[in-house]
Amino acid sequence: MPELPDVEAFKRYLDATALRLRITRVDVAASRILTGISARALGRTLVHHRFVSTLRHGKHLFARLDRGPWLMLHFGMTGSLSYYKEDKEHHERPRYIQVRIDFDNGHHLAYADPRKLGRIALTDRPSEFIESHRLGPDALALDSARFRELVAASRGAIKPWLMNQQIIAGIGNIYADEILFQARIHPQQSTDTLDKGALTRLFRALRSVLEKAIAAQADPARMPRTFLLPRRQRGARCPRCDSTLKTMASGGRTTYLCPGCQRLQ
DNA sequence: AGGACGCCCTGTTCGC
DNA sequence: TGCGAACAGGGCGTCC
Repeated sequence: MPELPDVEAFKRYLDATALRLRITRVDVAASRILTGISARALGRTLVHHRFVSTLRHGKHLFARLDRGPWLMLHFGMTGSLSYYKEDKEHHERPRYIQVRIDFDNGHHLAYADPRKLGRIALTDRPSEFIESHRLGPDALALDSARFRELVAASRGAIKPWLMNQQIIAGIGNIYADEILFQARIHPQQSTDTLDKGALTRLFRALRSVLEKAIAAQADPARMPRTFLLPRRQRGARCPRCDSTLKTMASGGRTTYLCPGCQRLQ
């Protein structure tokens, strides 16, 4: 699930559950999730310490320890967090736990990821990680002027541009489609052909879509009825004009769009 | 530079 | 109903 709104939901979840708890143990089931650190070294770094704050940049979540480096969490396509307590009555242990952090209150923070495409690492500072991975500014930290500059510096189709994490961090396949739908722009429209009106619609849609998705806790069922997102299925219709939605492939991923509302200019 | 593709993984859905 | 193929909200490396 994890694009910017989903990761923001994970951040708030972690903030509300796992801050300030003393870590007693770290268990790693899939070491391939760990990047640049062994399971043992991760344990040594975390155990006896506490998370004190978090920071999100695009799709990356950083958790600060009371001492030492930050933990970086990236969720791939199927990663998620869940805070739970082992209970004899209701053993609600999540499935596909790859990394489990135990706290001294008996609860656990599980990083679950069935496909194991997510990554966990340590970094001295989020800014260092962001620079070394050449990530662009967080999508919600971007102002209109900077947005226009970035568009002007590029060529090619708008959808892959929106999804390029090195230009803007946080937008993936689903939200790129949603933003373009709300802005009424065709995904293959070239960035250098967007007129002033289109750029204004695009920037506003970028902000409003992400903000509304965060308000909905990234849950499709809670999103506005005008959203395309919950309709990503064959034969679904446009919430605005009732046309049958169209799909097309782009870079190995599926694009949903409304052929009536999103015309190539 | 932009874009397509294969690959990393595995659970779910689709189509014959 | 059954089974293999295709697909799934990410990112990286390679190639043209």
